[in-house]
Amino acid sequence: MAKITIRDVAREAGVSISTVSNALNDVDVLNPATKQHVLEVAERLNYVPNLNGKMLKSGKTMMLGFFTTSVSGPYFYKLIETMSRQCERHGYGLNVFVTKDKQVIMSNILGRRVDGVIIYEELKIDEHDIEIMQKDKIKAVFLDRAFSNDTMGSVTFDSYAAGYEAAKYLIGLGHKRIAYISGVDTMFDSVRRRDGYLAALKEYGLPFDGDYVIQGYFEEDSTFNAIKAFIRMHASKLPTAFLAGNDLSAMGCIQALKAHGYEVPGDVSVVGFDDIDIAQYFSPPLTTVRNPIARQAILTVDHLVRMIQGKEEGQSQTLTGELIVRASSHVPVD
Amino acid sequence: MAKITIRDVAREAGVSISTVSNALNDVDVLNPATKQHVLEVAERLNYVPNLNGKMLKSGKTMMLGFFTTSVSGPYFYKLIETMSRQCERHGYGLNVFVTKDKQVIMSNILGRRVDGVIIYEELKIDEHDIEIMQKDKIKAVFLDRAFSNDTMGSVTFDSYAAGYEAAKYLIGLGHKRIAYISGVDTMFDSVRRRDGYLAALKEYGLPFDGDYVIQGYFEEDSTFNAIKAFIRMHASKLPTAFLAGNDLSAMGCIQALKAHGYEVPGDVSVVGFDDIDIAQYFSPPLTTVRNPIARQAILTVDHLVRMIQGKEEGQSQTLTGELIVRASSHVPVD
DNA sequence: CCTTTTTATAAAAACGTTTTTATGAATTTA
DNA sequence: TAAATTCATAAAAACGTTTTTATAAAAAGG
Repeated sequence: MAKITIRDVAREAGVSISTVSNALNDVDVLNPATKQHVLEVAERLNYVPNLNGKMLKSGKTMMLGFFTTSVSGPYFYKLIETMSRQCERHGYGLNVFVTKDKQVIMSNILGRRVDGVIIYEELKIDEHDIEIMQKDKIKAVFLDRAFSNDTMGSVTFDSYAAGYEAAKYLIGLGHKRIAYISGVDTMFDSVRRRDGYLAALKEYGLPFDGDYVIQGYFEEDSTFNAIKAFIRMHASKLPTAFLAGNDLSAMGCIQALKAHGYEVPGDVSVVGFDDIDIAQYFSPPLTTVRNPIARQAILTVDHLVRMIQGKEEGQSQTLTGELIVRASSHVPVD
Repeated sequence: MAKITIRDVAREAGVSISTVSNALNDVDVLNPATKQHVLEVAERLNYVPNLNGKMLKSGKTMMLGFFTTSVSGPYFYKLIETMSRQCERHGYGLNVFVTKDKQVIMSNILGRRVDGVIIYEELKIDEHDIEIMQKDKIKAVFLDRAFSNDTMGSVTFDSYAAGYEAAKYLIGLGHKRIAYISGVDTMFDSVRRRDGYLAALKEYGLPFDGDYVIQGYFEEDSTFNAIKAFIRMHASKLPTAFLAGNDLSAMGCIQALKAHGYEVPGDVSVVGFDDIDIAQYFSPPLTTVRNPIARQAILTVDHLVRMIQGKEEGQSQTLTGELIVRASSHVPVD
């Protein structure tokens, strides 16, 4: 028994396929009795429209694509879950593509597998790609850069300001030796937070030591290992504070410090970024710069949907963090 | 400038559209010079095939769908990342649908948006849905139940055995009062681990106290709060061990115990499930039953692809955990 | 009561591909 | 060298829809 098509429904109901289509799509031109009858037949035959036919003809997939290099960690699942829910609210589905293969990304975008795209590709999509997308009037929202033109916008965090604020806060407490735990340099948020941190150091006349930027990959376990290595190298004179690129790093850092017998914040202060759900329950509860992730997710989807509907041009929106002071930071001891 | 189609390429190259199609799809029937010329023209025009047309005609989307109720936590991102990579290896893309709306799920599956589906829907898809899918010869792999027929298989963990083993291990250490921290009852893994735990209790003649099953929702922070409440209620006579439904719960439980001044494993033992990446770096490192998540991901994708290729019928595969003893468990003190 | 308008439905075209079939030229076979 | 085969390409059909256009019947208008 082959797949039931609209043709089968039409034959069974004794009407034309256009009538079936109209009945199914609530186009108000039919005799109510006919419509009712068609719907009953469709139901009885368990008819489900083929989406590929639908998409081809209508030019709409009712899907948004999220292209990302990673789904690891609380940032992403909060983002994905919130975006999904918001998509559903607009009648769209969310398609998550986890890949770093630009070819895959571009052919899916330009091949119209989705009606609009959300991009978090750590800048792998370059000027030239954007130009190509623009020619095709692709609707897009970038999360990995501030950018806008008529069909593309962005919703980003002001990570530079966040880094600056966090560093300023620690400096204000009296810290003089502050290390930064970075991700890799392709992570724009990591880089911008670091730049903000550097700017604060400079502004307050603190020296910058290249050794004091530690690669933690934005992950808890990687940071744990990196900090253990760092402590072994710098045991004689440890920083009095660590500014971790995200909360996961902060947590890994604290675990490593504890494993070496240091108290947080007694001996060393640690500050993170994001304010992920666990941050407040961690021991000690984390001082961090809160990122409104859910807000970013909602603004992104809403903006994209409005662009698709032609109600809005692309715009670049910036979200600012909020310093949340908890127990992991303190005035320095020495 | 409207979207470039295969027709435009054909006209520009002075050949028929079938020739263009053959050139692009490496069908070896063309004069190499013609093929070369067509490819050059396509390249010059920045032609990208419309996937909807392609999918409709060929009946293949080259996409697998992962339908899940959640993407939260290390289990899911390990699963999704590994599945994505494995899909790419087979030339497929992975489509992640995060939704609990059965209607959405079924219309995407039956509407052929994807060539095969991976299902983790906490049993929301029932017998009847499966019957419908079977009529359409949908290729599927279930992660949330053991099941198989000619076009559908499953790859699951033997959570019952894992729960049994973990409980037996604690009993063997001498623990008599062991609490279980569950997810919600729709989480099959939670339920089966609990059942294994109950079976072990029974086998070794330990009494079961209904109060000793605590709802932690498989999340770190929820468990943290639940255990704090539990401690307040049972401060006079605490269990000597907690068996947490997953590692996140174990971590939340340990944090709560610490917050109340209990030592782990000095005063109380805690055992988890999964062996997520952080488990070994946690303080104390977690005793846990390791789930081969990456293996599950790879087996799932491979099985699904082989079913799509018609090389294999559905089969039900079961993975077994491995008890990893670390520092969070110990013989009881009283 | 004949013409015009409205209503309900059917027929046909279209979306952009792939695939099947047809065509004509070049090559081989007998 | 006429017939058969192979090769290269073109033409046409098909995938399952939606949308546009056509048609016939019913209702309204003068």
